[in-house]
Amino acid sequence: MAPASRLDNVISLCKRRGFVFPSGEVYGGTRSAWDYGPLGVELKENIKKQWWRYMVTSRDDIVGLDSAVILPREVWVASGHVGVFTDPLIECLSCHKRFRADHLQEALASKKGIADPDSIALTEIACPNCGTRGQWTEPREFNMMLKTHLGVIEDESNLFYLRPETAQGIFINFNNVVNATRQKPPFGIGQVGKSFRNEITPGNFIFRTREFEQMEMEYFVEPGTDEDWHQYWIDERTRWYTDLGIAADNLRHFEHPQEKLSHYSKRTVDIEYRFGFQGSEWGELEGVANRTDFDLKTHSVHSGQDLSYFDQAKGDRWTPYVIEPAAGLTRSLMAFMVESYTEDEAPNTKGGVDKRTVLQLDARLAPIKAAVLPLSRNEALSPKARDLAAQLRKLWNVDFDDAQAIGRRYRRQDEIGTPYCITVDFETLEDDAVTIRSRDTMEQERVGLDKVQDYLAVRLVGC
RNA sequence: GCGGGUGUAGUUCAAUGGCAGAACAUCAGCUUCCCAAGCUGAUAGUGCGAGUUCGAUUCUCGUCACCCGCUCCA
Repeated sequence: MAPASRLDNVISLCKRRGFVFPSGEVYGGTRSAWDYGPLGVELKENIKKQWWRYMVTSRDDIVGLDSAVILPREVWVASGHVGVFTDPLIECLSCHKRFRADHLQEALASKKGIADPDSIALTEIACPNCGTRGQWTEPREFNMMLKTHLGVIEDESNLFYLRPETAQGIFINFNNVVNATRQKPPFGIGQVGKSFRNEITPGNFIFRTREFEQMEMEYFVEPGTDEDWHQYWIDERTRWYTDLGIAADNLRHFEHPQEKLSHYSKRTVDIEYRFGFQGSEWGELEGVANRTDFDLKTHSVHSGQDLSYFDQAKGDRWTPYVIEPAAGLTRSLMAFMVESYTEDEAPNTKGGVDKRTVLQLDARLAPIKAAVLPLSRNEALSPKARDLAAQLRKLWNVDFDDAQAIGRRYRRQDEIGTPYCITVDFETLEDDAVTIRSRDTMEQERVGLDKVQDYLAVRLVGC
């Protein structure tokens, strides 16, 4: 058996310590859906918070939004998702390759000089891959978008889609935000929320799932300045990851080839992380796309509402170009887990060495900021430690643990990335001071009980 | 969706057509316990459903899930 990879260890840790659970596990699981446990939800919220701070509240040119998951169906017609995401696909019974039926019909029709491609029967078509003729499955509609019905009666008229991206909610609110906030291009609108796609191949743990969470920002700029702004956001977004602890070596940029660009994009650059998947070890964290004026223009046409901008200075009306950094929240959670997972050797009291698993998460991301650990479960120590934990808990997520040996409790906290452990010991009863130990440096400091909050406050800035 | 592989305790692994074990973890207790210490005890499992069989965790089929490879795709 191959040794467990780093990724396997992370996945195991996620389950064991309550970061991520398979969804619906008691019923056998739901394909490609995952639940975030007590620690996972904290980590996820912290990532969101850091994104929101970096992208929205720390800037005067970006505002936030939270639009509905279910939008008018016309939104997806206008955006192109209904057309692009719905394809009749057939599969060769011999080699199992899959093709667009309409593409093969058109190809054969033009070759034979037949005007109507629809008149070509599938039995006439040979597989472009293996040459087998006429052996196809029935054409099947593949739709990337999840459907639902609003109202209690299911019929075509109340068919709605769950959004496959959060971006469209931003575009259709362009006028609302401009009017409400008096923002002028260049400016942006950020949004964090769930999106849904019927991915054909979900997998790689939480990397590709059908329900996922995105952090997207649409930055509206004057045409002609779009290329510079595009580069600006590629750099900014890369900096966000490295600032939160992702090694630059584990990030790379992937330039989408022209012929593979999405229907709305002029140029797209992915920020990829070295997840260490078997097969291809890199995976996309975030795409930074130049969406041009495609979205605002198409919604203008379809809705009849003018979504352009009147430039007072120039006395001119134009439709802004859009630069979109679209990040996968759950993907970045996985990246932060993989990146921060370390194992090292630590001497133990028996004179040997133990494996020490440490999640070296940035303190801003750590689910638990500090743990209060009475040296032993004791009538004098435990209440004192509980009081301290209660006091600190008003400011941060703080754990309290008095079960079993103190060394084991340190290790438990290391494994979930808690930056500070505070030990209440028997001397505390004499000197009203505690020992604070840092996860990263392993240094210990004696701090007065009344100074603990200040001690942590300067070290947990931004948490 | 196709092909291959895998499903045993929270985790990592054993074993078996006839009472399913271990380690670690978890919980309780003892120990003035500062880096997974020691001792005592406890909880906990054959993914699910059929079939064959006196008896199935083991064999067969189906199903679900995960992994790998295709395919597909923000």
